[in-house]
Amino acid sequence: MARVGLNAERLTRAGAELADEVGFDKVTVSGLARRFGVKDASLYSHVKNSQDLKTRIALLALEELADRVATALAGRAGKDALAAFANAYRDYAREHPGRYAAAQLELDYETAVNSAAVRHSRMTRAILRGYDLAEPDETDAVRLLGSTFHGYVALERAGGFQHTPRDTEDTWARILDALDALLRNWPAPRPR
Amino acid sequence: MARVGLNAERLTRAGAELADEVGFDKVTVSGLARRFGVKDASLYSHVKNSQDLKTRIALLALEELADRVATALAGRAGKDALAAFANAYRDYAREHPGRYAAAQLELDYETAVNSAAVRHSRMTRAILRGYDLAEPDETDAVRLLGSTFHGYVALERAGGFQHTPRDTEDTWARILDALDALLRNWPAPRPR
DNA sequence: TAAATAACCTAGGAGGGCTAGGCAAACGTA
DNA sequence: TACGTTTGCCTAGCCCTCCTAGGTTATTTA
Repeated sequence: MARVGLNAERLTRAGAELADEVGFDKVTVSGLARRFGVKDASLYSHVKNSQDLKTRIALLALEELADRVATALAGRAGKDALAAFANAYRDYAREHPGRYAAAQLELDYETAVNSAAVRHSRMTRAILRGYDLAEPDETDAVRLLGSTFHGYVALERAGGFQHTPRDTEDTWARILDALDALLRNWPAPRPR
Repeated sequence: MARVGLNAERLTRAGAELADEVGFDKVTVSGLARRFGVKDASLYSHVKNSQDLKTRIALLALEELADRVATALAGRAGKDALAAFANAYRDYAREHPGRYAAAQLELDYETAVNSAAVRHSRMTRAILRGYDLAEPDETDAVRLLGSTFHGYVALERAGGFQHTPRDTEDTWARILDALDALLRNWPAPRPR
């Protein structure tokens, strides 16, 4: 029987493509096997199970996204860095919706710590170099940025902004302006 | 045969409970049938299919959440309203993780327009009464708040903040301060 | 070139989604 | 109160996905 030459990496890549086409939650072992013209049982020599496959796709997505962000961020600071980061993030989510969904998969601690997720938080923190914030404000700001970017992308993709005519591109630009302004004037604790 | 007295509403409620216990994505028609001591085929007289069941749970969650927010918002304005809204939202997500996940289900346009989702956007807009923002800034601010709240809850639940010791409760409070400050000093377009 | 390894296979069980058609409980009505 | 109608839940059965056990054959290596 002609051997296709499967291995965990090829399966992961193909799984990621499949995710972008049909949605991450609809990625299935049998679907992937079908794509390679192979019986589904054959995949189990390369991936432990369905969960394992999905985790691998998630890790791939995290790596890719981190690479993009790193490139976008290189040599930038302040608002430039903020916008570069945010746009890299959002563009990736739009180009690769399935992979982006995969990147949101809950990983167990061990896996997460050894993933590109740590690069992500380091890079988010790097943005803030330009706006001198002392701890714990920096951590709070990191969390705010992460939340807002992720939330925006999620809501935009889910069509949550569709009932208002305002162009989401314009909103995005203004939100970046607003976040920049906020980081430059981060309020002191307990303002009132 | 003893009749259990199933109907779409009871199924939806039980489905919501099930979602909170095992996760929204693990809600299954057969699991729900098991919970009622009934064969799974029996449920199909009350709900069209698995997708329909999930949509009903989503709509229920949206209603409940909207009710909570409405109550929390009553009689408040400015930062009080902002905090009340945000906390109602976050508390619901923590108490009912499955329902909250359900509320994020992508609904088709028709369904969404007739759901409590419209109350949600109206209420978000209501918060902003206290901070006079003219359009399109108001829409942008609505989107920012929605994104940030949703993103924060999602990341917190996914454990995305765990690798930093900072208490997420404190961060949350400071983010509300920050958003309040931002809304009171919304930057003019194209600041630089 | 024979042995070892690895790639892919068949067979089959468990469980979820869903349809068709049956029977009996509950209800409406005479 | 008996009689037909409705409808709630059933059995049977099909398809799909996940996954395991164990077999066969291509490829590598000694």
